[in-house]
Amino acid sequence: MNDHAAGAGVRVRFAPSPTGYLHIGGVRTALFNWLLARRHGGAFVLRVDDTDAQRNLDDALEPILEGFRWLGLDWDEGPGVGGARGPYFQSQRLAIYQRAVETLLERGSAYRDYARPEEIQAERAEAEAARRPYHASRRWAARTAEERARFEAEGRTSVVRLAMPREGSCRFVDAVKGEVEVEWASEADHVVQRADGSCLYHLASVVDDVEMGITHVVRAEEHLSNTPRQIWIWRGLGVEPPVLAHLPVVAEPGSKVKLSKRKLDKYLKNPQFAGLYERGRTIAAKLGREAAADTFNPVIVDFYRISGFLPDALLNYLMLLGWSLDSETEILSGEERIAHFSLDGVNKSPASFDPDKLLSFQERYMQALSIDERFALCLPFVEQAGWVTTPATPSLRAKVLAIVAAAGDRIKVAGDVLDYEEFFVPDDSLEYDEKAFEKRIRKPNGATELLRAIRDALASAPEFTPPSLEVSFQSFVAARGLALGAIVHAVRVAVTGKAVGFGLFDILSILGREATLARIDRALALASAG
RNA sequence: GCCCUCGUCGUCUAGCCAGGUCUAGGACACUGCCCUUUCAAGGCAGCGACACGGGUUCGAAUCCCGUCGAGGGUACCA
Repeated sequence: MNDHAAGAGVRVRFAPSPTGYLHIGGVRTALFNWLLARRHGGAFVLRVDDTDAQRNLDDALEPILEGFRWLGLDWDEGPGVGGARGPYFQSQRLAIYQRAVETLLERGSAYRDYARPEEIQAERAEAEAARRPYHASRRWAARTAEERARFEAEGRTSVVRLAMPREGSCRFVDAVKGEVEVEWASEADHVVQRADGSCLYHLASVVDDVEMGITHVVRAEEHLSNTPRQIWIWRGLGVEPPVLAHLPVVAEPGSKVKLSKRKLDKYLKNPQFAGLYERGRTIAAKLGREAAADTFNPVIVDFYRISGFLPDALLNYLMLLGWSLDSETEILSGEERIAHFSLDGVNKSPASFDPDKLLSFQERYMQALSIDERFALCLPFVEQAGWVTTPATPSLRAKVLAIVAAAGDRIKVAGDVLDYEEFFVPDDSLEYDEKAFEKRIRKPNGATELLRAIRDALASAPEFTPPSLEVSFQSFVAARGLALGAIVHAVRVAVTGKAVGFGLFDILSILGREATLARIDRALALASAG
């Protein structure tokens, strides 16, 4: 399948339904579509699948569009931007579907079925009992006006069903799966229009694709089995189907089952997934966001935006979930992703979502940023957490910058900057990690005496810069025949309350002499208090 | 049940179409060591896979058949 030859006429689409959240698997599908459009200079169409009559369409759609904007997946036609093939809301296209239904009926590709639900149910049960596939008996099919009148006189209403062939087979070439062949006889006469006149997904989707001139339908594999009936609709409408590409699903961690936002509890049993989830929850909590469990989790794109992930990292990771360029390329810039993408490279089997691997992409992208860039990403988090004024004053900005610089690789997602709350709390309300305090200050013999001694040394230390502090510490330990480790840990716990963190000299330099001394004093007081 | 699809390290994958260069390569994770003021990061090393069974062939991860396993579909859902 050489889609490179398809040229500039490529038109692809993604049809989100306004549910209020953007699913990670959906993003992967959208990404592949977008990439294909950009690769060929074609158009990426966003079409809103709102046939279910949403009450607050805006509320349900906006988070999804926001997700697309954040990721940089811009659409050429669709909500907000319009386009020549609109409207782009299915709820506004009902008349178009109606015309298509009539065409199908006229051509004999579909028929009116006056069967009552209980009659269908009985037939289906009978077929199942006999272990036969069921596909509508057409006993209540009406092709002529007389038949319709007769059924209607009985008080029956009708739906429109596809008049599927009962012989031969449907063959098509899928750009990912290759040749697929399905016996027509295994296809049921699917309903395309309900008794109330509303149309079903298969019909609406095909009609929209036809009307919007879609050239490549790139969608999840769950639609592969639905393809024959859609091909029947395409042909019934007098057009040949576009290029079809069915992407393997994005699966649960360590499994092949499609990732679903409803199975959070199950995913949390996966340690890696739980770790990612906790990281995000911690950040969201500090930002004061009431993160409801069903909308704030790693299956939903908002999770990453709110936690401070880099869109490029997410995109890069997602692109490699089911696609690869060669045996070793992992990092691809935005331009490279567009330049290299091809349906040829798409895998056939499901790919499970790996939180750790995603995190590793995030780390690599974060490491590639300059300190200033990281600072720009982190500052809004500190502001939103209310730790500094908004906007931050120059001195507070300098402090955040110093923290970001000192933290280095430890800040993996921008929200991780919120791990360093100790730099923003008053000296007298710093909280101590009990275990660390016990281990480093209370328990070791002579620890408090040493701490007192270094406190005095620091009181008269020349200046509070990392290099100078290092000199002070080195001479302090050298004079006592100790290793640096003998004092560093106690001081760290005393001034930050924690056992871990970045370099001690950076910590002290950011805190400054006054806070350092105050905190050591407080720790000493606490230690002697028992 | 029936239909469709898929099956290489725990995970993402390269290799398969055009069989030998594959004692199967890379990445994440994991383990160990080094570095080191803790934690990260980094460096080095290690662990680890062709689902199974037949066949074709001098030779099969690669081609053919079967089995098993997995996923999806089977709605007046999308």
